[in-house]
Amino acid sequence: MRTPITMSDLARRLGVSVATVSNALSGKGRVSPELAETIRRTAERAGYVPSHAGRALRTGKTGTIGLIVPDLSNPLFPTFAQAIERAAKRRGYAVLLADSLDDAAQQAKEISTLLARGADALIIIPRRGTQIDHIPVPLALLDSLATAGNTVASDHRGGGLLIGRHLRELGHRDVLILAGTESSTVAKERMAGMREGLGQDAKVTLVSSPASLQAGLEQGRAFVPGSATAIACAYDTLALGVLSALAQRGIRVPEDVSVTGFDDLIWSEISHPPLTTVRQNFGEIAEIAIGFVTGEIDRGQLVPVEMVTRASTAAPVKKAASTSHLQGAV
Amino acid sequence: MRTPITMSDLARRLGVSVATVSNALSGKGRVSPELAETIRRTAERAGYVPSHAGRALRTGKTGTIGLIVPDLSNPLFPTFAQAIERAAKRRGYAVLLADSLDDAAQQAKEISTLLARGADALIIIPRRGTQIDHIPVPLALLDSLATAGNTVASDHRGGGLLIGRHLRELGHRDVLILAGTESSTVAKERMAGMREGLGQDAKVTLVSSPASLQAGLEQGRAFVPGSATAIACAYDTLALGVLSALAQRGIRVPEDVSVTGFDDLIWSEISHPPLTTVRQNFGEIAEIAIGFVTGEIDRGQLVPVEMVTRASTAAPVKKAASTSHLQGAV
DNA sequence: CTGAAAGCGCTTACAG
DNA sequence: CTGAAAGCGCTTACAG
Repeated sequence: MRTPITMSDLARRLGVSVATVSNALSGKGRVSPELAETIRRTAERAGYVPSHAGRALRTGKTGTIGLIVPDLSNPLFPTFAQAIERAAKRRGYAVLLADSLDDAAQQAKEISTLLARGADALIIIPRRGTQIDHIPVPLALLDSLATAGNTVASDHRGGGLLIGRHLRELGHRDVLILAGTESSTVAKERMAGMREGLGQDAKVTLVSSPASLQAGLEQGRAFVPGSATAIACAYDTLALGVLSALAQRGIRVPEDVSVTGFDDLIWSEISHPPLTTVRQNFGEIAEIAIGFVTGEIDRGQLVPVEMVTRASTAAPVKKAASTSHLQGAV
Repeated sequence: MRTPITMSDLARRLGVSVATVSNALSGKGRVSPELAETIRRTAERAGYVPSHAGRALRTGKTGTIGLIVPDLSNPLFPTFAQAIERAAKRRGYAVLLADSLDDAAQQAKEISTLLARGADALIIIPRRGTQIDHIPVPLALLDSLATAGNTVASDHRGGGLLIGRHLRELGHRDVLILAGTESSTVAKERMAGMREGLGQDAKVTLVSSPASLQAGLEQGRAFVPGSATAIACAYDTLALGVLSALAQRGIRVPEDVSVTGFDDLIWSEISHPPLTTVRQNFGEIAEIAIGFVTGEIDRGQLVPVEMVTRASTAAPVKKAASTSHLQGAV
């Protein structure tokens, strides 16, 4: 097992040419069924494994797809990575993983590394609307709402719409939207959907921040009770931070204020209270992305999302009069 | 940019041989400094990128490390993957990612796929103490306490010891240990450390279960108040589930019962209350693993862990007499 | 110091 | 139906 067995080993052993071995194994060339069968059996018994390097050098294809994620420590991206890996594997592709560490320069570097390594296609979850072009292989952009037909993303706007309508139907007319990063098109779409769903007559306050747990905690600490009947967050991470901070302050959810998230992380099911949020269909996104870069599908598309209603939202409690605006201020 | 530029393109353009180009670019052969410089400049200007396939075929090395994780959707493993990817990148290696989906057969399949793709080394986070052998490349086993010198893991026993002592010092003598999966050596080590730290005189009840959030919820629902003064969990996922269930039942932590975890997930900092747990040094583990498979280090080792004390643990409240054993039973 | 040649393992026209 | 030959892009002894 030290030195892997090669095609010419097989050919020598069988007294045939390597061309015939190759043809038999690939099933392409015209080889007599009996000989082909013999060759296949011998190859199998010998534990023959084709050399990807040899094949790659000859065909120019490596059977490898490069995946660049912005930050593997963000709980959202491993889910993407897993779905991509699965969809790629199903088609015989392996996945070269790269983490851009949320940095544009690093992302550029990863792209050329992956290309140099012969990735047949690239799938990138870009960060901060980076410009990506001059890529000589098929490319799919995930979860970014760029212009071209190479984008595969959840319908973030549609998800925002569901949340907005849900809050509206519950009777919320005064909503604080924690909109996430200003530079993120995903966050913008979610927010725009929420506004639309809430309707023209709703009073909406927008606050931008990073999409982190920490930012959620800070927003939750800064929230002025009574200043809004609902807090709609562009990310579950934000919402979970908010819930945590509100609980510490003794502000009840949903009695004092409703809270919604976006992403449906596993933790959102066990938060206090469990979080009303929006679930993305990662499997579908991955299938489309891989299908697109492998040429099965001719363009990307928007993938529908689904609202998950849990206990963090309820109708606002009617108050006789607005209680002090100063109460609980930080 | 359609067809990548090759060494012979460069050689032709410069009127030298490909051997000289190769030597100049690698810095190995004896090429006159001036010519070498000219060649390097030309290569750079032309945007020359060496073909990994060609190099791999010739040298038998791909510069690729295969990483097999048990389940990317388990919040622990992306952290590993990120650390490995970073450590690999620093040494010029790329990472081929494979997810074994927690399945032994799938794990075996991933191993041969990765090998067929020419991975120079394998790093595996094995699941359920799988037997792994006959691997013809350097191999490091992560976070598993196997026999050989190729294992890199946190000192899970030492971490358990820290937790056990901590609880003991607080005065806990009656502890429920949620020990995780029975087949997991990691869980066993953690549990053994806890027992040792708690001391001979402590009354310890052991319960096995999957290491999931869901299992934690179930255990939290089944907990009989007063049956123990502390619940020591072998995983944060378990502990977070327990905290959630206890909160739903109105059982206060740490007043009614202390709870500890293990892993220090980001969520453990914002749980209610924040969780006392043990933090692994993923960066160090990754460095050692990569260093080992690349031959810089001659054997794996145990990596120290660190206890993080938060609000989920406190001294048990002395009671006049044991309150009803039936109270709160499920 | 520089170059010609061989060869890594494969696939693909092309002959026979 | 089968085989000889070329060539993918590189590196490495070996000559000169």
